[in-house]
Amino acid sequence: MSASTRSGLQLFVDRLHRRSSLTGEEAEGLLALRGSVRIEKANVDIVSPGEVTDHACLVLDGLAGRFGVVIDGRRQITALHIAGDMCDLHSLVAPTAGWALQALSPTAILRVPHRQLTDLARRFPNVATAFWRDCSVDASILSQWVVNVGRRSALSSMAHLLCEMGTRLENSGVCSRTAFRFPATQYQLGDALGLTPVHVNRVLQELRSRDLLTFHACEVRIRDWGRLAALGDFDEAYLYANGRREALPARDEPHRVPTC
Amino acid sequence: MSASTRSGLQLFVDRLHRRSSLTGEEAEGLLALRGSVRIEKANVDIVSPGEVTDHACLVLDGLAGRFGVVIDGRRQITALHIAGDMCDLHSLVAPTAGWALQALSPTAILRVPHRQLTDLARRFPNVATAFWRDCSVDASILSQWVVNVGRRSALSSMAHLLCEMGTRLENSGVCSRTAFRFPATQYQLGDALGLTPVHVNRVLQELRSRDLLTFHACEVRIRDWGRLAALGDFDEAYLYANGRREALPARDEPHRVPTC
DNA sequence: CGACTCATTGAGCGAAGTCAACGTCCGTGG
DNA sequence: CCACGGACGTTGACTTCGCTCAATGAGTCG
Repeated sequence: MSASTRSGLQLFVDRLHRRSSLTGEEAEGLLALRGSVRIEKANVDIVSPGEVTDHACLVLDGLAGRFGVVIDGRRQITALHIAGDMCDLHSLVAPTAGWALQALSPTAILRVPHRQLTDLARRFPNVATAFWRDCSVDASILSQWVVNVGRRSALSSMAHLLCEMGTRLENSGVCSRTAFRFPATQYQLGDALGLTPVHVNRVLQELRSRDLLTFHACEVRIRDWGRLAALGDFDEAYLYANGRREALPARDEPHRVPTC
Repeated sequence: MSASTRSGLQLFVDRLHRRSSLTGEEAEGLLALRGSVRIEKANVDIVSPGEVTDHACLVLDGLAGRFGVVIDGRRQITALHIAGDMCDLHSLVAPTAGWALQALSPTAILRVPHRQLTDLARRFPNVATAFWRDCSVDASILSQWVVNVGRRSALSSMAHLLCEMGTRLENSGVCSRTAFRFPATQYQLGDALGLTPVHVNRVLQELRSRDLLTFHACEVRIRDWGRLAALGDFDEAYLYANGRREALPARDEPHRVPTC
């Protein structure tokens, strides 16, 4: 097993562990997952819309995105995935992709056969719940994405996006939220926010001129986190599923009766 | 048990059954769910952001929506739920709500204690998978919502929304996709699409003047489905999770080896 | 060096927002 | 029975944010 596979799986386990308690045995089972690694080029489908997959894609290094397409050729990114994210964990229960998965820059992807994941989920129901919860967090991020695109100004939604990515990267432990590598072009940022690349450029200039951040050669440096977060109306709560919780509580566990 | 509870649960089971095979015993278990029914007023929180719930909300009749809020008070609807939808099934694994749940018009809600659902999910792993898959479909709808809000013109996204709601209502078997009740105000439609109510009004007029539909007193009548779907770039595939599938395939089931 | 991709800048335009007024429907209460 | 109030729908005038089109830098790779 390559070093990058090991560290990628470790990031994935950490990600799950942040939200769900896992036993040592369960964590070991996850770390023992095997698949093939591929370096994916930017802007080429890793998974195409309508494709039925028999594996899930774990990002080892780089940046991947899910793309929705509109008939006239315009694209909308609906999710960005960083190292340690299993992009399409939901493909375990819904293997037909409804969108395209692409790398935004050269990205290492580990393809994990569904078979291994379902085996694990069957052996450890707790892991199945952790998977489901992980999908819930992705859905929660997606919800915020709708708000971002629908109701915030270009300036505010760019601020929000950068705060989100910084926070997610810091949480996964690979860098600081105020200084991170974000290998996306202005064109791709436009696809994420529903803006044209030209306007993305102007928005970034405005953020720079307000001394909020620098963004050059894919390196983001946030100079004033507080003001940027305020501008983006950023509240990181949605990135968590209220901490560690036993998944499906044991039947004999105390459990409050609903008040209604 | 009231008649509306019975028919609401039946709709929910049908919804699950459309995507996941359920045995008779499993379906019976679902139909035996019990909770309290409440008629919720429009525009009042049923679930508030940050609230930790111990029950899930099944829509029996009416229309409910999930609302994200921006600091300046503007709102964005991220999901609409019709009769038979368990709005917050994901609260089973992530009980802290990140958004508000509200009725758009007076709506009957059945509050089902998590306890009953988790018991069922533990007893029948197949049901747990059906739940997870149901959440995946919701996420898929959410993805399209991002595309709709981010990349389509107001006219096109309104067309898309109406096609989606028509199709979902028809699928649940309560009416035709070209003639259905849709109890939302123009203000709420604006919240769903990221538009102002004034512009919603103009968009609806444009759709009417093109002879595509009528929309009066909450009754939608689509006069030319083909042209409306084309205008909205609507492809219903995303509303399904590729039909009926065994959830976590049995360990000894044939399963293709990944090609990579 | 040339080809290519990405970032930047400018000028003009248009879709959607803002503000404000008025119409319509409906329930309520004098 | 009608007057009143409130919520929702409609319309017009004006503004603005972000798009379009087009050209020019800047950086990189073969």
